[in-house]
Amino acid sequence: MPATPTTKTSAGQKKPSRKTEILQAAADLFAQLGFDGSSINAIANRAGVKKSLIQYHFDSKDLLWQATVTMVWQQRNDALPRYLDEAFIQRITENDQQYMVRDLCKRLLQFSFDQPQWVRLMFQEASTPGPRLDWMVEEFFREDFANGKAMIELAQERELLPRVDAMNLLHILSGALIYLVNVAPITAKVTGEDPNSEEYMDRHIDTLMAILSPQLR
Amino acid sequence: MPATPTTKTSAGQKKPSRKTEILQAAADLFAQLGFDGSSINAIANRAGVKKSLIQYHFDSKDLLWQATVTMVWQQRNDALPRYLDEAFIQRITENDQQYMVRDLCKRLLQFSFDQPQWVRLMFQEASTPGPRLDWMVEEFFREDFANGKAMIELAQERELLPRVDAMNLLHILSGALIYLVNVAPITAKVTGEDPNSEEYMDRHIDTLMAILSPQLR
DNA sequence: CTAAGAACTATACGACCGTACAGTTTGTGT
DNA sequence: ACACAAACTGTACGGTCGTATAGTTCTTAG
Repeated sequence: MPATPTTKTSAGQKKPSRKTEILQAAADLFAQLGFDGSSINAIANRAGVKKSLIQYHFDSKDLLWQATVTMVWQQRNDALPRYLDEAFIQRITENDQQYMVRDLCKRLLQFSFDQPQWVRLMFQEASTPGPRLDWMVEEFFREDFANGKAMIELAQERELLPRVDAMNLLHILSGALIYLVNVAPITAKVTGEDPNSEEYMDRHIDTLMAILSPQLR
Repeated sequence: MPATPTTKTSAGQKKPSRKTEILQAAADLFAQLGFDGSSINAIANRAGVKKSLIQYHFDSKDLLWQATVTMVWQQRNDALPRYLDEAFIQRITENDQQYMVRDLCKRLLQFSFDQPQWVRLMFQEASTPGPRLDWMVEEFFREDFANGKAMIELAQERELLPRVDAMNLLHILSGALIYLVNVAPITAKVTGEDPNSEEYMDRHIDTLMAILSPQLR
């Protein structure tokens, strides 16, 4: 099997293979409408493909969903370090701790808004117990929780975050950031503002920092 | 039409009417599996009722969903003051601001866990743009946002919360509390702990307070 | 007791769901 | 040019979805 699922026409990898196009369409729909709300036919239409082809590539809807989640999580894991590494470069040159944490939080928030598929896809299933959640937990969440906790503890050792229970703090920060993405459609409708704007995000982070910051001095 | 949808056998309101039993079953399923994941048949089975009866009482699945959401939101609006009033009584007798805010947060968290249906039902649709979300926004969220913001601002006037943007703070606090309920199934699986336990909630609140508190002194 | 309306049920229908499977096209190595 | 496999399509099937509608049982007022 080819490692790069793209048509290798000419030199550069030009357009993605039909298989990845299906996965992308599936990610869009699963993230927006959930597993039950997304029919194979709808996914096929969005990908410009017959639904038989989806079955050919992925055998069943469950396996398509697993492949989709795997891809989105992989994209997320690929992208996340880029966001954090940039913050880490800042961290070396500038030495203002206050600014560092703010930058980190903003990058995480920016990341959440840049990868809404990940946030939505996860939360579509996260709050619904069942075999799909079980699969995600064993496949991704368990490791991710450990990584997140380790990151918090590292920040705590460097006096960047208050020394409270790392897991609870992880949930509070995750909640404060991800919740914003999750209710963004509502906020947009109610307030008329677009939460996915540079200005709104800056204000949100400023507020979060105003809460976090006194602890650090 | 009767105001109290219960069979008025004898004096006290004994068992609920079939209509409310259907609504309760619908709330359970909609909250757990979402709109698309819950079939009328499944709801009927859970309520011990034929699906024709659901159609008789509610005409269509959409109207059943609206009636369900209305009921759950009403239950929530009925219950919420009880939680907050108790905190308000505490607020008068004891005068330690630190404790007051902690108590308030804990009551809100306890409330979220006591009424998981509300949290889940809202978030099943909250992140999915569409006619159902539009309906909820106009029917409930717009007013609720205003109330929440007013509550934050009141607390700010009393120096109970830091004076930052009220709407952002509302989102951060809501996120920190509701997120915990939303990912509780995951947390339970990953850590082996039950987030819906007195001990876990206390730790979570302690962490939140440790972040919020320095601001108040 | 009885008529009338409310509450509840049985049955059917078209649409769409996910899946199975045979058939066709396209690409590739020789 | 040929063979063969991979990629892709057409079609059909059983099942469940939400809904429509006629029929039955229960409640209750007169």
